[in-house]
Amino acid sequence: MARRLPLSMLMFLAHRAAEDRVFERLGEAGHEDITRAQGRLLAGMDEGGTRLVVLAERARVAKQTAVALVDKLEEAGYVTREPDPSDGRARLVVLTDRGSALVPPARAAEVETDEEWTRVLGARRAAALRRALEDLREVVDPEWAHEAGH
Amino acid sequence: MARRLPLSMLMFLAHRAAEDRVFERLGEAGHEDITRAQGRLLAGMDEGGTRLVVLAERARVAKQTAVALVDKLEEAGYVTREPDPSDGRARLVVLTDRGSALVPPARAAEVETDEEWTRVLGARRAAALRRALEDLREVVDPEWAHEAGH
DNA sequence: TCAAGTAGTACGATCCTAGGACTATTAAGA
DNA sequence: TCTTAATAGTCCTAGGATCGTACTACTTGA
Repeated sequence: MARRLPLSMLMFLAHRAAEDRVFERLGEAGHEDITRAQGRLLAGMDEGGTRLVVLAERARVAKQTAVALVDKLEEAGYVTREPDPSDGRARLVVLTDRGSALVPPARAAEVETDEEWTRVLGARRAAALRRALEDLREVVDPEWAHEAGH
Repeated sequence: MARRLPLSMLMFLAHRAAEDRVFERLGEAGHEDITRAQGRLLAGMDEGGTRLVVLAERARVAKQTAVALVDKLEEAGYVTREPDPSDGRARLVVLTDRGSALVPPARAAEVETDEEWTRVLGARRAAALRRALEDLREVVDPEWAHEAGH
């Protein structure tokens, strides 16, 4: 008989599986070179470009880590760094065409996972799951209020 | 207005927060030296010792990674490797006394998180959340059936 | 007995991560 | 205005994490 795993461990398993699917679809689309850490950083990008510090915050890594990851992504041709017209200190990390090509397979994987989970739980419980997780966000990600939700 | 984050991202945030608390409590208990990766490996340990391959599976890392992590943990005095009486090839990774001292603070953090989340959701929705996550485990962690639930 | 599979290890390459220190720019206050 | 504090980004450095490939020792099953 299985021991009760903590909720957070169950969430880890689910998150990991969802992420696996994203990278599987990216691989099938010919983007084998993207790593997990790079992907997590990219997941925080807005249309029109995002500052490095913001990417770092969203991915929960230090600035220096974000620098290293953006360096790799830039080398690989997925993003470029452009000046931020509104602030001379800042630069915007922007998706290139090659980078934009990542979005459809990633989104497709997300949709797949969403559908799979809804199939398992049914629409009603899936909706309740989302509400619960969004409510938990209040205690789990207290800074989110400022964000326009990336 | 915030964009709808994928369920898996919400789970990532919650899991990350729960893990943060575990390492915070471990730090307060004088175990600043344990890293995330080491902690995740330890989380997969059974009473009485666990084989390396099993730890690797549970933490979702390659065998070689698990070797490296156990090496560090052994150096730091948290675990030892002992021969497995039932199989001459295998060795059991076992918690030392120092290693066993990690369990109470880690469990305490888990309980804290559980209580916090139950406070936010209420008992009924928290129970529903658990049931949903356990049901998802079927598709998200298909191998779990064999396991006696670590 | 012997072939196939399994547990663990070693080597090596690459990536990830962050502390500390620095420059350039902006913002806020006297 | 001038000055000070805060912020965005970068570099250097060092340690940890991750896994491909290849290997030995042991077990299992035909």
